Amino acid sequence: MPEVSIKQALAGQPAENAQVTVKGWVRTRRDSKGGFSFITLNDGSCFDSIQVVAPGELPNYQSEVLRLTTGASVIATGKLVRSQGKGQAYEIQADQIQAVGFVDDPDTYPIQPKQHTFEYLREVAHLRPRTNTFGAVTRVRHTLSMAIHRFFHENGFYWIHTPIITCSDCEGAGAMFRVSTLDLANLPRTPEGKIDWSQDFFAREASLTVSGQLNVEAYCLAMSKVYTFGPTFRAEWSFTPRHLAEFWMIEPEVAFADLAADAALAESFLKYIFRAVLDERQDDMAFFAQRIDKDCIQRLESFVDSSFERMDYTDAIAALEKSGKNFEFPVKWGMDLQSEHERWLTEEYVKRPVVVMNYPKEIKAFYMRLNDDGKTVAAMDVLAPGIGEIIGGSQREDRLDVLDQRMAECGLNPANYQWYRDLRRYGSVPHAGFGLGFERTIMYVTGMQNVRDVIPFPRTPKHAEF
RNA sequence: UCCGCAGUAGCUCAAUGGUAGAGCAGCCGGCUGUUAACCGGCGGGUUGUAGGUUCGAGUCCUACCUGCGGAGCCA
Repeated sequence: MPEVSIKQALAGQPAENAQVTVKGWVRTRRDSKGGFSFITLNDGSCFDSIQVVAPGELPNYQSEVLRLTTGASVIATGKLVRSQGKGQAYEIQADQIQAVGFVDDPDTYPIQPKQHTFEYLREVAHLRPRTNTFGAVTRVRHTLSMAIHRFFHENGFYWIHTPIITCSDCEGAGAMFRVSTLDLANLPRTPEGKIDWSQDFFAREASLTVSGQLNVEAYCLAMSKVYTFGPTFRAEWSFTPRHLAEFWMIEPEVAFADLAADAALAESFLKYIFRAVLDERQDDMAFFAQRIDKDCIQRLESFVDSSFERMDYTDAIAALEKSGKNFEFPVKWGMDLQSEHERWLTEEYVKRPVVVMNYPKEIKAFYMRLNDDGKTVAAMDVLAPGIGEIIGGSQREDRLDVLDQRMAECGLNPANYQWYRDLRRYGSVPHAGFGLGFERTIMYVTGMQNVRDVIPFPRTPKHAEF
């Protein structure tokens, strides 16, 4: 007898009137005094649950079926039939219900068939995937992941597994988590009284990565088109709906590419993965549109149908100055664009995604290629309506002398970047790439308002309970 | 780290300084196919913690804890 997912059963597979077995968790049980019960089962395979009709003649009807509560696990076998009721096309007329796991103390089972606050559900992060919202987020997250890998694979990119543990403070970006096996209660000291890292596991200070970019550049300058997609760690002391201490980042890098090619890649990439969600997760997106953010589907559709505007930073500043808007942060050439400025540019000025390019070098990282004007670097931000910055990228500085000069300006010691400098000594080429925060992308797609609700087990300051 | 808002039943929320309540969930009963069903009943509380003001504090004051939002920082 075929064992099917609830997704298959709801689609009438393998066939109407076929004998099938489904396995899942009870969402609700409704009893009819016609002497039978309706059990709604969900197994995560799709948004919808299937209705199992349990007749009172089942041998374990009184002893087990009537004791099933929300959250119990069940294996149900029976005939897949067209439903007499209105809520679903197919249901299962059960001739066998196996109660696999009951809920211990149903009175306090944390997930009830009702609306819970997201704040509460974070406290039961191990059970929240049993809710509609987190099931839908989980499937969308998976679909985006697969689409990302598929896009790069189909376009000749190699997935590079850059290291999680690093010894280089790559961009000087953000506070880092130390990786050490030293005995904290008895730290080895140098004669000067400083901690003697030479006795640590890696014989030097080591940390969790804040970006795979520098490592992936090395593979770019051999494999031509590469990307990383993995976890990243920032020990920043920040409490906001957009920050995590552990998050996932996508960073492609392309050899023989300039900033314009980088922007073109970002555009086709974003459109591809959003198209995939629209095509493959219609059930979940309909839920998000209904319950979370009514505009989320339309936002994606208009995104994939728009051509991105390209705009120089200098022109963006000029437009902002002429906007007549009274911004909280006054606009001036040389400043970094604040969130309010980004939103105005993309939502009101051009009304579609916009790539802002060539920022002042003072507000950007040392590895970005210095433009001929000597004042700006070949950096870009992709701004999208409804969110602001979604991608940041740049053409990298491929000239060793200019790189050294920029590192000096940024107060970095070239001795710490020997292998990175080597890439400019041995067959250097123009290359470019960008970074995309995966969780923020999921927020944009689903309309979810808090980054802690789009990753299974969020890590934030003082929080790593699960 | 700074600023603001909040904390009452398992969950979502009420309660003018004057007897702590409702809905949902749970349990019991009713209802001939229900759709987060419906109807009736029952149990459920150290009002975040510690002090203070007051005849009297869930309510006012102080400190702390926790959560959320904003700023900074960023993805």
